[in-house]
Amino acid sequence: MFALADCNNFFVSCERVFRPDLEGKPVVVLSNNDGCAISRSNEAKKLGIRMGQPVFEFRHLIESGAVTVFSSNFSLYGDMSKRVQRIIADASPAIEVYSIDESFVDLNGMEGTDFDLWAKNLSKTCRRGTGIPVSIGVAPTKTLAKIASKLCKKYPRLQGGCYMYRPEDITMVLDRFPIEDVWGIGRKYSRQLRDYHGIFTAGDFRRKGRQWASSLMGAPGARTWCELQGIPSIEFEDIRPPKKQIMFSRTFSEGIEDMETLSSQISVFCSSAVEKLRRQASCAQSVSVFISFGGRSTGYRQTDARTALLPVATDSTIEINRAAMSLTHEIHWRAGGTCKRAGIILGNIIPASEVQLSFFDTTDREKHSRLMEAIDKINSTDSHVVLASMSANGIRMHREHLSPAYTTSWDDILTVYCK
DNA sequence: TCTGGGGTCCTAGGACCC
DNA sequence: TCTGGGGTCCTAGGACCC
Repeated sequence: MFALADCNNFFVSCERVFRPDLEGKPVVVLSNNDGCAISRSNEAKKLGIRMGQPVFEFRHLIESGAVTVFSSNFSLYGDMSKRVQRIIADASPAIEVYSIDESFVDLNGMEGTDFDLWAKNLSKTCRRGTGIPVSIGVAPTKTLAKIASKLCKKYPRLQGGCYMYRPEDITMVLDRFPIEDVWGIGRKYSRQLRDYHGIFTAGDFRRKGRQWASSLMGAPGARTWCELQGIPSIEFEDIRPPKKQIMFSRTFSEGIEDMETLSSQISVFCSSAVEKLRRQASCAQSVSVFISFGGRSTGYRQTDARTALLPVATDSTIEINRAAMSLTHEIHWRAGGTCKRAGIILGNIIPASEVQLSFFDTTDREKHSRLMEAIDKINSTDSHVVLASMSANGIRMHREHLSPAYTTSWDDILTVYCK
């Protein structure tokens, strides 16, 4: 058996923990730059606010006071997420943290447990320990566990826990479960399944053969089909494999017009991306920089990108930044263009222990790595050591509705502005 | 000169997830 | 005026090899 613990309306729930007066009211958390809705309370959903809906379309609701909005506060959400994870881990043989608001549990070794009670109790413990409502589904496969957890959200009488295992129960649930809500079936395929094959529910899909699913949707489709049959086909990964690609990008609320500001921004992105790289003890062999000009408002958007292969895989901010700076300058600034978004991607990532040194390498890698280690150490406390190319005047994000740093220090918030 | 049949690796693009 | 920011896997097709 597998469990999926899913935090309800996670970002909104985090904000509400510290604003209990907002319980039962329409609340929305906005994306960076306060651009669009990325988390909605049930009451906000009822008002018709959609996921990803641009703010200007429901500004009237904000101004009239019908909806309370928050700018996203990821240091708060990250911290709350860890607290929930710790509680789940304490009650479980093995946990896979799947995303900021979801964790899978492998229940192997807990045979004989009353899983329905286990799930309901764990949900209660999470709520009591963190204030976050959590829905916990238990079923024979990860995909079915996801469905079970969605049932908890729909039916409050399940008290946050749902154990779904009897074949006849599963059949009954799947026959009413919309195909587009199944994990692994996205917008494209669900439309195709509905319009061309008359498949509306998970049950309809399951009644087709495995071969059929495979020919329409390839290997992932076959996997989903098996999972719905109760045959586990998606790996449980309790240790997260290192990332194969690390990206850092931002949309600028006010476009950037000059190369100097842009390159210092990219330098900042670079340093954050490489910090992530070092944290997972990896080195990158390629660096890409991309720049988007124009925007929806100007009616066009064009993205230019350049990639450089590094002679030797590295985790040095200095080396990667140097490559990124020269890529940035290679990109032709579009005449009259305004840069709306930019980013950096580190690719061809390998473990730091597997770096092949080049005979012709002239960089003093030992020195670089000691320097990086020192910088990481200093930056883990409160002061910040940066490269000169990350000039002081950073670009501020629009975060008009930011909540206070309830659980984290102000430095985390300042970091977002300055780095 | 002409031709067969198999295999691997890489990349871009599309689908999905949160 | 105003629309986020990450990721993964799979497949098809091309380049190249013998």
